[in-house]
Amino acid sequence: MSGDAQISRLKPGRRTDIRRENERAILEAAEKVFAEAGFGGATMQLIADMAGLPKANLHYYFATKEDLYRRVVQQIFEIWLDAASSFDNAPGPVEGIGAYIDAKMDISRTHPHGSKVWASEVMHGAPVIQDYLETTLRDWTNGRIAVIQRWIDEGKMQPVNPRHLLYMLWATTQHYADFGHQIQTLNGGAALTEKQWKEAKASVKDMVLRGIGAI
Amino acid sequence: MSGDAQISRLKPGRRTDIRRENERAILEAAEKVFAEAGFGGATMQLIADMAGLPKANLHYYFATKEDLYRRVVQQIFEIWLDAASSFDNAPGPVEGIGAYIDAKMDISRTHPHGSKVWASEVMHGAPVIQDYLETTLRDWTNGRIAVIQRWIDEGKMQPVNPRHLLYMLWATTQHYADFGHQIQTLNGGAALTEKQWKEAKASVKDMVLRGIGAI
DNA sequence: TCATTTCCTGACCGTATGGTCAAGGTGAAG
DNA sequence: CTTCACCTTGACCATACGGTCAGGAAATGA
Repeated sequence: MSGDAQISRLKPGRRTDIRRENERAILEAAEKVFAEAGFGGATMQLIADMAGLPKANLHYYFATKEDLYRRVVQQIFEIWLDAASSFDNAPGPVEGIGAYIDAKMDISRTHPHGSKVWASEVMHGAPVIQDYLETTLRDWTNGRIAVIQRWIDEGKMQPVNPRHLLYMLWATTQHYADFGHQIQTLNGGAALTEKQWKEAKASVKDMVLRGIGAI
Repeated sequence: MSGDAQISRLKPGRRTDIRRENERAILEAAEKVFAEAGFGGATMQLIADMAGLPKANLHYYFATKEDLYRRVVQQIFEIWLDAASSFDNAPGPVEGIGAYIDAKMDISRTHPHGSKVWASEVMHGAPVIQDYLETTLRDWTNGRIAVIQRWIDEGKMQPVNPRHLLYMLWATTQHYADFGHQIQTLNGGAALTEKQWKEAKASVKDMVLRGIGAI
């Protein structure tokens, strides 16, 4: 566990704001702790400390550790679903997949903790979000596969397997969040600079779009 | 935690074999439990049960939980390093990178647990294998980057960024192990068949090799 | 001001976990 | 057979964890 400072908290203000602000601070702290320690390694005490609240106060807002964890996982999933909109209404793979890569790379940079929590959850057999995988994710996947297949039929890209293309997109973009520590170590210990992130995005887009024969 | 049966154990035999066989059974059980529950979620009791030994016996062979965990992580790392030999002595990217993808995809299929443990370790900031990242992995990476750059200079592939190509290779191949549960769910709940694995390998190789302009 | 709801928190509890230990079992060597 | 090093294990311990609770503080509305 890194010794990062605690999550910033705004002044309480009105009654409604107290709840919203505390839940936000707790979720932000929880996302970080769950990402860095895993579900089993995370402790409510650690999350409380990082959120700047007594542990008992966490249980006032979130009944159990599982409840809190579930909320964190749902959060990143919804962010990813939003990013997927860049996929639709695109005339072809260069725009659609290009925008999707951009969006997912941006999320890997801005929400690395959430990505790790999701990865950890799936690696452990998705005990709390299995239903999401079987419903929302499956439907979303089938929808995008249809879009990709249409692009293939229209001759806008090579006839690659759409499903494995999606896996490659997920794997490659999320790798920059999930394995960010490894990437940073191989970068001499320094986090990627703005310029390096641009280079990463450009490299991924270039290789993927050429790989599917879209450029 | 899935309710899988315990790890098989052979008869002890001679004195030397007792140690070897027990350590093997413990490591095999540990790899599975660490992968499915994470370091924090894994318990020595669970590993002991799966290995078919009393918990106290685990501490006879491995002093602490960390010791056991470290051995498991080292194991998968060495397997990956071995697979990297397919990279060398290749005349060009089609053979070298193609063989590397094949090898890593095979490992994702045969050692999914180890891959997950590694991913989990890196995601948590590599607390126990940081030195490997800074020495062995960095050297290995720089070596392969040089090989890729040579291929580029020889006109055998497009001038892509070698580093990001390696990240794409790692991400994509390991995704089939680390996110195997998600892939299985999207496959209707069934594990990939022999035929589907071949399709996966072919798809990955096809997209990557075309993506770097090697085919 | 007063009543009511919401929020806060120190102290506490039962449980589970990593690890220890001492006593006993077992194979190999002479 | 005897010896001895190696292996096995039930019982035990200190700690840490998730969760509870009662009583008090603070905000809201009349």
